[in-house]
Amino acid sequence: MTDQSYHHGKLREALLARATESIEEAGVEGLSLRQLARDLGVSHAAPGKHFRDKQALLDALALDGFRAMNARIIGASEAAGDHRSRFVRIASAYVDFAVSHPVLLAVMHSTKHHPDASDELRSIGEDGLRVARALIAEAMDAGELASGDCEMLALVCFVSLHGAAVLAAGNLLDGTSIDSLTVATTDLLWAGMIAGIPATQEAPGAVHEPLRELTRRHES
Amino acid sequence: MTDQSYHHGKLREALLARATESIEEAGVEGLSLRQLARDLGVSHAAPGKHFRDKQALLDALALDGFRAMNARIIGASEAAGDHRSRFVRIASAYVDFAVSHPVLLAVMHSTKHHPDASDELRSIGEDGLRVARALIAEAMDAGELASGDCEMLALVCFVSLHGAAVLAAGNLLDGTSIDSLTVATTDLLWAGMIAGIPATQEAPGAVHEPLRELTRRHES
DNA sequence: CCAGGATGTAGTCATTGACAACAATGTAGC
DNA sequence: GCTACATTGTTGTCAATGACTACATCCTGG
Repeated sequence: MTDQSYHHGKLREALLARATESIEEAGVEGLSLRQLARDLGVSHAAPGKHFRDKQALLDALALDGFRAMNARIIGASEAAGDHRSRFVRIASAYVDFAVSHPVLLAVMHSTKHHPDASDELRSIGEDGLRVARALIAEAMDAGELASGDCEMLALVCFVSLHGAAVLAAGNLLDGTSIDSLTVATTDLLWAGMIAGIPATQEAPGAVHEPLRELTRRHES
Repeated sequence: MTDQSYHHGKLREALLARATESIEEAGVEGLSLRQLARDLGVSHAAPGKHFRDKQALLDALALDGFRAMNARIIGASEAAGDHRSRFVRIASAYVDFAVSHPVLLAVMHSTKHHPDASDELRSIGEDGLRVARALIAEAMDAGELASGDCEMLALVCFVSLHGAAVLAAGNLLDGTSIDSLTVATTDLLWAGMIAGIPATQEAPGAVHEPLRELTRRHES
């Protein structure tokens, strides 16, 4: 190999790979461009040639993360089986990814929420939602689910599974196995969609207080 | 006022209050102990007397955040109304808090997930779950909901609402109002709990592949 | 063969978190 | 009153970091 030549050759890929390892080991806070460079045996400024700044690297990590996650979700959605089992399988794929790469998942979300995230990032972050919508629409057409606002139902499912994934990633479920939580969640959601939503009475409306107690609390 | 005396007097409270503002303005990354000190007109090392390091300050922020959030959730759970509307109100309280303090919420969770989080932090982070469980058990006893694993159902509801809160905080719901999502989520969950879960068939089991494509992807 | 872009290097700067030594303040016990 | 002492804040310092600039090396195409 000519790996010791002046040019690393695949520095960008190596940086991403090493960064992926690093964040899961030491968290995002522990990620240092200079340390990354040292790990790979290049100068401290070399990463700058591939990523304008640290955020740019995180953006790239997030993008890769979404690609990998979406691939699994889409793969799960295309597996054989009835609607319900495919639904569960999609959920498992999502949760599984979250558990395997908790820190990456956090980076993915915080990056997507960043005000100046790329359009690609914003879009790819919602593929999961699209998959859920397609499956629900299909099951609804087949008469398996009560008719309803397909778009909104998909969003609710996505949101719920997202919550399960995040909490699973955080290892926040003492005593409850992640798999059984996933099953319980999909079961409850599916049961709700079979039954349909009785009355769409308007919400009492969140109070939307200015909520100053958070800062005022420190005065007494 | 003797505010210009040698001792600030309430530096700890002032630091927390200013930090609370700062993170919502500039994110956690933008939080600097030295900048905080400058904002408050104290020396750069003064914060160190109250918080051993930056993480200690974040821990305190998270603790305060949970306290404020739990107070609202508990308040909502104690409001008058039938079980269902109280359920919706609890959800609204949670989501409302998330929308008002998105960055703080992220800090709260990442801090709680930190391996050496205090016991108090871990415990207080699950008060929301306790409230949900109490309400569901009550409604179930009243015969309003189908009987089932009360503990697990509460967890599922908590997880789902958490997901809604997180995504709402991230402003991730283009086109969908947060309030309507909250209503739709609580509706679906409630409908599912009324109907009950038909068959508790075992999950197909997540595949749990070693998932190396995330790093291998960079080789082709 | 050489012109120029891509990639990596060396050097530098301000900022940051953390620490240590010291000073001012308040307080408890005598 | 007065002195020991813990608390709280200050100044000084250090290594590490992200970001920038100028420069070196390599590769490719004309």
